[in-house]
Amino acid sequence: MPKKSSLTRDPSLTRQKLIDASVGLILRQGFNATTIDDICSESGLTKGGFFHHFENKNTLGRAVIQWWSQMGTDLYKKAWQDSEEDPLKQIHRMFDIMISFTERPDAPCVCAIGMMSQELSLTHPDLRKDCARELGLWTENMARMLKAAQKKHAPVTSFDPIQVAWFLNSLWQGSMLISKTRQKPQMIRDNLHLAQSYVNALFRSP
Amino acid sequence: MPKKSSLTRDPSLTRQKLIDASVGLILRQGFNATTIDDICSESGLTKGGFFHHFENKNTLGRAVIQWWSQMGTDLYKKAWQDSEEDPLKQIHRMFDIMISFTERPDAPCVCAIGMMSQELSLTHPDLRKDCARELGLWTENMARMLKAAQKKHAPVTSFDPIQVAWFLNSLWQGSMLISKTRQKPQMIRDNLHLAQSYVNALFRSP
Amino acid sequence: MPKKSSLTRDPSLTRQKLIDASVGLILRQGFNATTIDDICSESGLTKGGFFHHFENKNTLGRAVIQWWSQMGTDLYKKAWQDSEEDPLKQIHRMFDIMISFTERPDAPCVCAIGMMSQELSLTHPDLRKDCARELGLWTENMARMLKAAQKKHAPVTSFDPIQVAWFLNSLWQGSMLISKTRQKPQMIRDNLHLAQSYVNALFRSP
Amino acid sequence: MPKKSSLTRDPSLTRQKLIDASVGLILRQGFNATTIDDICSESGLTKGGFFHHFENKNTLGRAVIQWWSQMGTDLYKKAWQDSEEDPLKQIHRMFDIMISFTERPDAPCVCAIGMMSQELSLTHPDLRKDCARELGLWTENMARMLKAAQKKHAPVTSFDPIQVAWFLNSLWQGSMLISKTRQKPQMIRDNLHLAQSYVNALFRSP
DNA sequence: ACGCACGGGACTCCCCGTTGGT
DNA sequence: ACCAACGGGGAGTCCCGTGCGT
Repeated sequence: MPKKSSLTRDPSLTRQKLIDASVGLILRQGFNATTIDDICSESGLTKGGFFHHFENKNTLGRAVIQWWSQMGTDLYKKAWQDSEEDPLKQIHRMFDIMISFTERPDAPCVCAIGMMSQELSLTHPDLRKDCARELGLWTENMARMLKAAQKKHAPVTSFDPIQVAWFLNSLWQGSMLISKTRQKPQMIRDNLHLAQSYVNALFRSP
Repeated sequence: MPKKSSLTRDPSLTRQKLIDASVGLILRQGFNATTIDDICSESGLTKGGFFHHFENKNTLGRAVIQWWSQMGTDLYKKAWQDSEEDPLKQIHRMFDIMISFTERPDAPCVCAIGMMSQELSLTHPDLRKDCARELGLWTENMARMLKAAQKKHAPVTSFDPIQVAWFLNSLWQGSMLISKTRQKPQMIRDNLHLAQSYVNALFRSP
Repeated sequence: MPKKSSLTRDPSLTRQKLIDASVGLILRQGFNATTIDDICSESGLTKGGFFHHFENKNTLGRAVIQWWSQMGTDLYKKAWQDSEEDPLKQIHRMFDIMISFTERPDAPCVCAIGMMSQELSLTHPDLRKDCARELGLWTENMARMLKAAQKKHAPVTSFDPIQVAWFLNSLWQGSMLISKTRQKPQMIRDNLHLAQSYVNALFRSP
Repeated sequence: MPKKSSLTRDPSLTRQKLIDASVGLILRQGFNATTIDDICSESGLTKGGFFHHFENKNTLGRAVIQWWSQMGTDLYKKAWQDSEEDPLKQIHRMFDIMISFTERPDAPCVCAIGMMSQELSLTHPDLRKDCARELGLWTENMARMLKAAQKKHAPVTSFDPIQVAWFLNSLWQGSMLISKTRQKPQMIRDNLHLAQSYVNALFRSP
């Protein structure tokens, strides 16, 4: 049990407060429009404190990407943690998790990495690479399950699991993007259901 | 016949120069990161000129959305202008056009409306509405063709043309988004081909 | 007669106000310690205005060097403007002018270029070059007079006019430097008188 | 005998490390441009450590002046340590030492006290006084030798040893100052040689 | 229709110094 | 004796927008 000092000074907690505040602001208004002042006043720190924890805004951006990806993976992990389960079922668990994101009240279904990829890919090489890596991770996990499902179910339709994984990832990101303009997340759910049928169709004998 | 002054001052042309410059910059670095100074120096004007044509940056944003959508529609229109053609073929023409966007050298396959939707939807209601309208237009066109194809081909698989159109639009936007992090547009093409198969499958008897 | 608009907007005058304020501040506290806010509040402008006239602080520094050198040359010019005069007499006029600098009340005898050379030579190559050029100008003028005096008076003591000019320039700069620590300019005057004797000795037959 | 802890913690050594780092940085970029962070990272300490040894930046400045002067005196002392020697010879030893400063590779011929006098005299009374004292020390030493030489050689030319000492000190400081803008120290050597001739001339019968 | 000068207000980043702990 | 976390307050730069002038 880590001994916490009575002091309100817990560096890793402070750092996390900064990241949390940043994530919230970035999701809403984007990375560029989010100022360090915003972040500080949101997290009750001062700029002096901010720059103790992060060398610059870019570094914060990388930490945000890192953290968002970690958080996502932790949530998605529930889909495949039962390694005995039918991989096709695991995939559907993934969809269920994604659908659940659309059902949280007071939390719009948006993606920090999607936002930062849009804004920063062509101007911030390091952030672009980080986004690419984390998007690739999602894809790899999905591809792994698809491949396992192929092995188990031997579908007649042949497909490349990686391509299909990118297809699903793109759909997911695009759904969240477009949905931001429409305020109601119903379309995302519709898309995910169509995607489920699509995946089912891959494994259904004609 | 409008009398041209001896000067090369053509207001609507100047306005267009501003929009062109803005589009280029927004595609690359986003709306928020694009400053009016950037736009002016890119288009060889001064801020005085800018503010003559646009009330503020927001107004410019709306003009950019408008213009980008118009330009897109003009390009996509070729897909359905031959109203006699099989609507399924028209849909495939749409895909061909989209694929051609990925093949232009020196012009990354990105969407200004996708960018602005991401950045501005939750903070700029007017721009959000504009984006929603223009994204809706694409969807409507696609849905119209899908419905016509349904009528013509009477597929066994039943589907809602509007839902499928949103599905395709989301995939398209998401593909461009993710592809920005990967620098090679191959993934977009793969996705579009999978989408073509998907649409074909909708109309193929099982 | 240049028509002045009734407006208080005279760009070149504003620019000069900025330079004047900068010079005053730099003389007192140095370039590094002089903030743009200082300059603005001293000259009644805002930072927005400042950056309209100068790209950055460095550019201002260059303008200050330029202006200081010009002002100096204008003052020293009186020493040699009568081209008929004995060059040795011209040199003594130079000394008189320098001595007069030590006698101005409320204006300490200091040199902006000396200050900036000290502070910036090893870190700001462009400013270093500018300082070098302007210091060289003073030296050239002095060397020119020395050479002319050599020609006219044919002294037995041989010397290199350029070396002696640098010697005098160094003495002058060093006098002002050290004198800053002593608050009374008497030492500068003593040094200048010694320098006059030194020059005289160069031309006196042994 | 002070007991050394097993740690390599030697307070007075640490203090010296801070001074050394400060001197190096001040010589290069001046006192104002040298930040405490610079000094800490240069000397491998943290700010906590810095403020343990120095109350504030001003206090450090005083220590730097003190240390620089001490170091200088130690070097110059060799000129006059043989008290039996002809004082004129001692003076020439001084010049030799100064010339040797111009010949060290990788160490530009610059003076920390000259730098700090320029930057701080008019704004930091305590530092100004310290600089004045240390500059006075050099002058006193030089004046002492000049006076002794007067006594010994009884020159026809009468002069005030203190005035001449200030003259030489000013020349020395000014040479280093101007030379910073020219990157090659040749001019300093030329000036010192001229100064040697000047001193010789004082003692030579006409 | 467009340019120039400028205001006012951020924005990123830095800098000196303090406080509590080891 | 030394360090890490943080506060408070700029510094330099930029940015949107205005208003006058042509």
